[in-house]
Amino acid sequence: MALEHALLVSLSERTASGLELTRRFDRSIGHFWTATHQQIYRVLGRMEKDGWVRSETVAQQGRPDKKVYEVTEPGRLELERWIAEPTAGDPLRSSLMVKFRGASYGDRAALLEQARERLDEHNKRLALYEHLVGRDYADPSTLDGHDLDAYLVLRGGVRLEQFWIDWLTEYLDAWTKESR
Amino acid sequence: MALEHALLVSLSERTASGLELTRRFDRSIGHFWTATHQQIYRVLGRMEKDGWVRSETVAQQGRPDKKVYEVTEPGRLELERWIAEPTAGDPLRSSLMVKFRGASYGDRAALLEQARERLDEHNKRLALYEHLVGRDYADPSTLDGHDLDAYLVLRGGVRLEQFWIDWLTEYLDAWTKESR
DNA sequence: GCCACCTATGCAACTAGTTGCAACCCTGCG
DNA sequence: CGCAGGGTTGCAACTAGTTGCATAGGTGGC
Repeated sequence: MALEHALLVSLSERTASGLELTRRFDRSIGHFWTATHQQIYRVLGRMEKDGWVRSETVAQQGRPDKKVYEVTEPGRLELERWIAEPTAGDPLRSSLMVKFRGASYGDRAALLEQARERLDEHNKRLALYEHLVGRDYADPSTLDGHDLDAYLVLRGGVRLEQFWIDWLTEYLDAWTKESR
Repeated sequence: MALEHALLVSLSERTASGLELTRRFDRSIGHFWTATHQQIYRVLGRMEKDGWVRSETVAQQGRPDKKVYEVTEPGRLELERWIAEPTAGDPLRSSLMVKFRGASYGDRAALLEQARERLDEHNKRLALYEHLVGRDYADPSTLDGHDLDAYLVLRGGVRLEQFWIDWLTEYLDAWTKESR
C-alpha cells in the first residue's frame, strides 16, 4: 500500500493541508497515484495518529481554517524504509483491454467510438505533459537531485500517454480498414 | 468494476471451473486484469446467484470434482450492456513511480537496484509476449473477429512492456552517468 | 436577509481486492 | 498403512478505495 507514502513524498517536498494535497494529486504525483479528498483526509488522520506527520491549524483570510501537515522524523524514517524495500509490481487493471478482448460479444461500433474518445483524452494529456516539460525543464541535461527525479517521472508520464496513443491508433487502424 | 465482466469474457470464450479461470487469468486476460483464486470463487458465487452464469459439477478421474461454469443468456446480455457502456479511465497506481519521485528522501542506490530488477522482469515478459505473437499469429494481416481482438490485446501487452523497458532504461541511464 | 456557491474537513456505508487458512479428495512413495 | 503433495473449493478477516452526504465558515448577488 502506498497512499501513505505518496503523501509522505508530497509533504516532504512541501507542507500542505488535506485539500491542497488533493489538488496537488490532481496535478503531479496524482498522474501515477490517484486518490479522492475523503481518502486523503482519512489517511492523514491515521498518519497523524501513528506520528508520521504533525499538523498545525492555520487561520486564513476570507476562508475557513486549514490544517497544515508536515512530516515528522518517524515519518521521514518510514519513507526511507519504504523506498529501500522491494517494490511489488503494481497490478494493472484495464477495463478497456478487457472490453477489446470481448468485443465480439458486444457492439463493436460503440467500442470503436470509446476507443476514439480515449485516444482523444490521451492526446490531450500528452499535450499537457509536454507543455509541462517545455515550461519547467528547458535543459534536462543540467538537472540533478530531486529535479531530475521529478523530470524523469514526468517523462514516464509522457511515454505512458504515448503508449496509449500508439496502441489505440493501431487498434483503430486494424478495425477500420475499408474491408471490415 | 470489471472482474465480473472479465470472467464473462473468459467464460464466453470457453466454459471453465474456478481454478481453470484462475490459471487462464495468469496467462491471457490476466495480464491486464489480475485476480486471485479466492476472489474468483467469490465472484463466481455472486454471479451464479445473480443468474449470469450456471454451473455443472463434473466428476474427474483421479481428482476432486470440479464445478464448470457457463454464461447464461442474462449473463450474455449483461456483458453486451457493459461493453457498450462508457468506460471510465482505469486509475493507474504505480508505487515505483512514487518511489522514483521521492528518491531523494531515501537510498538511491537501493532504488536503482530495484529499477534494474524491474527492467529485467519486463524484459522477460516482453520475450514471453513476443513468443506468443510469433507462435499464434504468424500472419496478423489475415486475422478477423475474435482472433484479431485477441491479437491486438496481446500487441497492447507488447507495447506496454516496451514502455516500461524504455522508460526504466532512460531512468537508469540518467542516474548512472559517470558524473553522479 | 436569504440563497447560491466556494473552501475546507470529515463520517458512514459500501465495494473491491488481499492474506491466511481450512477442508477435502486423490495419487504416489516408503 | 501413513504421509507428503497437488488439485479443488471455499470461509473469515483484513486492507484499500469509492460514493454519498454532513457540517461549517465565508463571499457575493438580489
